[in-house]
Amino acid sequence: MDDGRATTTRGGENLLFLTDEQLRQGIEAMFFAYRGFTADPDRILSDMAYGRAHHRAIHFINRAPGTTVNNLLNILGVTKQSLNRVLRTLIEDGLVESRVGTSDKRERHLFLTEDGHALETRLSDAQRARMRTAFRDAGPEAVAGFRTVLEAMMDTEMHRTYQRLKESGA
Amino acid sequence: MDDGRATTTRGGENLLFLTDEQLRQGIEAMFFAYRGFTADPDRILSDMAYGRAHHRAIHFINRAPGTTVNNLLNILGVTKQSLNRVLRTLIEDGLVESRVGTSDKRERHLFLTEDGHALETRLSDAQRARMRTAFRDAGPEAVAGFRTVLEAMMDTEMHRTYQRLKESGA
DNA sequence: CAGTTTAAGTCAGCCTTGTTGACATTCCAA
DNA sequence: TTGGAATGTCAACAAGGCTGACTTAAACTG
Repeated sequence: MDDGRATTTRGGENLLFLTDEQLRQGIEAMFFAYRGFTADPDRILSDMAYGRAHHRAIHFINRAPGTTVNNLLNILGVTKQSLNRVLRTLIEDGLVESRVGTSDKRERHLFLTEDGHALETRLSDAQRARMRTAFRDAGPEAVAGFRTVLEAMMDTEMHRTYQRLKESGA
Repeated sequence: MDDGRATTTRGGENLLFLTDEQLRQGIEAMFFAYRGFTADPDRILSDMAYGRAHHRAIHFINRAPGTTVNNLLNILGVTKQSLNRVLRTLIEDGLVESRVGTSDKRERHLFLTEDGHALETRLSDAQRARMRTAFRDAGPEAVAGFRTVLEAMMDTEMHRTYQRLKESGA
């Protein structure tokens, strides 16, 4: 019953990892890690007239080619006015192509152009490189735990979206 | 040697968790989880004239009372001008107190007032509640993995800052 | 078929939060 | 004691969120 550590519940389950101090460390870890997570693409984008919003749009258009504007809106969780500003510059600059829907002509389907793919690759190579190093240093079990906690942290709506994307790419 | 799964290295170490698809899922998990991570405090703050930047300042002033503006700057990773705007409103509104340094009068030492503490508690209760649920659902081993990966994802400079805070609060 | 709803886009204006540049004050070392 | 470095403040600007009002075109529905 007693595992030799300081605190156990009646059921023998150790809840030391749920102290306020542990939770605060988790919160701060998220804060600092997210900075690292976005640092590399941010650096690349700061040279151009683009920002993180453009990166997100490019990422998910690449992930789900032919997605509609409305669908992208839901994934990104911003207003259409906000997305539209970003999308307009990407289309003007020839990184994204917008095709009128065939079955429903109100819809626009979004695709990366060749240039768009080139930038996507550049950005995601940088971001994946960091993620790969972190994953390798941490090992497969830590990675599994990482993903378990992140999924539990999402809003249910976001979690559904995440799962849908995951299944589409697996 | 062959464990029945698709890919192993010569050393028998399975690197399936490092495929581009796995990395991309990790990237998307970070994106969606961070939204959940900030959602609750954001909701509370949207009713006031404050934003996420105020939350961050309040969090770290609470964490390291008496910290100087310069120190806070390094933790938050923004320019002093940007932080100053946030700090000024917090001071005007009586949530933060700024005391001129005794040994070095150029420095300002920052403290939360009673009202500041009240807001800090409200914000961090909300954020911790989500983190606690996520941690409990995932279990202690997943939490350990979560933190291992996040630490590996930080820039070395950020990692040092994170460790310093962690030790000061343990 | 008329009227309503839906998808997308636009314009205007606001807010938060980042940025740079210029500047005042204070400290310290040559 | 004076010049440079450090600290903090003020002003102005840009990115990227937001709301609200509106248009156009297409699809749906009674």
